[in-house]
Amino acid sequence: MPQKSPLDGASRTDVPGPATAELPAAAPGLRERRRRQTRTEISQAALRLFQEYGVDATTVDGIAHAAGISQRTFFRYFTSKEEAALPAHQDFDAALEAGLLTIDPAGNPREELERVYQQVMQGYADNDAPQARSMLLVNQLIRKEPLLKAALLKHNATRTTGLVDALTDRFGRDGVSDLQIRLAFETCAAVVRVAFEVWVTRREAGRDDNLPDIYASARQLAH
Amino acid sequence: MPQKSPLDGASRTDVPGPATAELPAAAPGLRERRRRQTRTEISQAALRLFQEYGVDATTVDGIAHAAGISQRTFFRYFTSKEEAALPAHQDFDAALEAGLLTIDPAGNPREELERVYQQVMQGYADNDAPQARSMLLVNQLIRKEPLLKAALLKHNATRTTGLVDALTDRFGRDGVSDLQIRLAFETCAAVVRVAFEVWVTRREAGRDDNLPDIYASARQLAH
DNA sequence: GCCATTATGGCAGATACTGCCACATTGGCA
DNA sequence: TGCCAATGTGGCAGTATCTGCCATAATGGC
Repeated sequence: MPQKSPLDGASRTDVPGPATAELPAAAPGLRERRRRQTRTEISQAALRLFQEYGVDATTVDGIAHAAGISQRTFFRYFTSKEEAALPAHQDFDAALEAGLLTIDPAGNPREELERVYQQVMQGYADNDAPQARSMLLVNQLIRKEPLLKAALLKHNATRTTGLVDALTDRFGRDGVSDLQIRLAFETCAAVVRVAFEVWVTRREAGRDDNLPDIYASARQLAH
Repeated sequence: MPQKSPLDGASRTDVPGPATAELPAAAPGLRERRRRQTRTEISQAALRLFQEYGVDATTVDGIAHAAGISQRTFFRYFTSKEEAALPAHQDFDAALEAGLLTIDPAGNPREELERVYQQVMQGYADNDAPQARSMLLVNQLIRKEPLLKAALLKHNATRTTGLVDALTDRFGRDGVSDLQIRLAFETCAAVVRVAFEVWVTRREAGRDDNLPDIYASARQLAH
């Protein structure tokens, strides 16, 4: 409940100069850079171990040791071992939130959301780019590991609540109900989820389909 | 992987007489009745404690004690404390599976699925019937408890895999792709999820809207 | 170079969950 | 009716997750 809305944009518009530098987005800073580096090191260790031994057989102690930190420190970076495997999705979410800021409140919610998603998907068009490779790798893992899938769903559910509230404010006008917003969001998210699954399946089958195209056709099929 | 498909119906068509009686669905039997009773007693205890103290503050030991069993026995009935709160959804799932058996393989997947869901929803039309009351109560709890929401999503995700496979077999013909099935299922499920949420919200606000109507309008909005 | 802030690690403790074994209960069958 | 195999139950030990607390070390501003 006490979380701030993820779409108010304050974290990006505030603090033009260094100022108090409470938020890392504006001024990276040395400390923050180290922190991010540690975070990615943990994630890489986690992904490697998950791939090699499976999620069940991998312990937090093992991940922490592989990343060169203590267990206690691990839990200061991630709330669970599953979370450590989802940095690609956090990047995706960040891009999504940035895109949602460009939404036209006078437009049709469903169409606007689909436009934003399509735009974010473009960032994964090149299957050989690091962004796409990371995302593909994690999703392959998720496909085989119910625990990771559950963690992702939980992650999404948590975020969805805030996003729906923010969107409701943004679209706050007559003729657009809460039901409509929620519905648009959930159905869009469902199509995206399926697009990701199909992308992974086809890539594993050796095809070089790209994500934006799959999403586009899925979106069309859904109508 | 080694789970049997939930839609092959063998558990219902097999064993006309008592025979070996491996499955409880056909012949309830005394032992099975006791088992079910214990199961519902555990669930009721769990729901009561969750309501009163919250999910976090409720321990498995507490639930087990309230239900008059040991912790060890609890874990023979449910895999986690959150699972114990979802008997209403398991009933819903059972009704859904029964409905899916009536699907016309020659029909349109999306339309067939929506028909089945609509039919299952009818079982919750009377807000005062015990079925609807239980479902409403649990969903109120889920609304406030992220842990329960996560557990439900996990539960659904687990089931979805099997159902999609079964439906793919059933619709196995040219012109119906795996993508189409998966998409139909996910989008239908999304609409259902929203319908439940809206139902709970409106009932809590004092309105006496009923579930099938909400679902029908949500379905219409989604198109 | 000093000091407030912050990151880290170690430890204890609560809880979740599982495997194993002993015992009790049950239901079928001679 | 009484025996036997199958099944349910409880206790116990052990592992893993996750958190609070405190001492210590590193950092960055002044």
